[in-house]
Amino acid sequence: MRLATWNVNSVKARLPRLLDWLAGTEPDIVCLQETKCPAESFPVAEVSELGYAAAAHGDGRWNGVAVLSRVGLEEVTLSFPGEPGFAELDGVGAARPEARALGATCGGLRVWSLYAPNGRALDSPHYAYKLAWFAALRDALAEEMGTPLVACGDYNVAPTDADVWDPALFVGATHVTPAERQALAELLDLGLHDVVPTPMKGPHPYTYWDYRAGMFHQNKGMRIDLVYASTDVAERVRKAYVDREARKGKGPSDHAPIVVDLDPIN
DNA sequence: ATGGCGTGTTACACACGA
Repeated sequence: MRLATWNVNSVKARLPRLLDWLAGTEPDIVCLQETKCPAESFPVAEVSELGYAAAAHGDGRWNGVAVLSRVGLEEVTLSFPGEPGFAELDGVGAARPEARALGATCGGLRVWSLYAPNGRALDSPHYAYKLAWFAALRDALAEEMGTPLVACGDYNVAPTDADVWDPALFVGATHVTPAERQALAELLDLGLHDVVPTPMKGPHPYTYWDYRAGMFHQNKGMRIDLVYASTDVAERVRKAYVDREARKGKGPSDHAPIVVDLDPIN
């Protein structure tokens, strides 16, 4: 079974590349993030022609996550239980969750496509929101730890300094703080495992490179897209790699997909 | 030191991303 996760930075803008990549890579299950389209605008028909069922969760112009599967797509959950919204956007009322999480059961695997809040700056309310979102995610995933589980997506946290091209530039910034890394540690404490992909070039399995200033060309990137797998799934991992070919050429996303090949269940 | 790119919007500059 082949599983993948990819922050596509607009599924509409990326559609030709996404379809080419699906046809060439032939994943069974794909988690997408930053689809940036309402669920009703998701290109269901186009991916269906390649044999994929699709479940999408969208807000409109921001965020948006989806799961594609050609091995079944059941028990779709939009947002995780207890997922907080960004309170300041909704004023005094209950904050509705943004479209940052979609769960589905595909081929015996419980799959989550996740797009963590960015956090923006340490003194921003978006940073507190990010930490609250991770705490609620931990509690939600704890309820599903009995079944084969993968929580894939753009976590917007670099797990270690080795996952950032220049840690000195990130002093005082989000994505690298002890609190954010503690949030990841607490997910691992549930019994999840970081499925670290093999880089296709260079020593670092970066998954994101800024569009500007030739960052990709210089391999100045970050590893912020992660695959967290329960023990039984992690033990089935035969191969995992960053598909940096998908970051090349004209009109790429700023993220590369992670592809994970799993052995069949014994 | 700064910003460099790309996406979406009811746009024709701005918000956002990491």
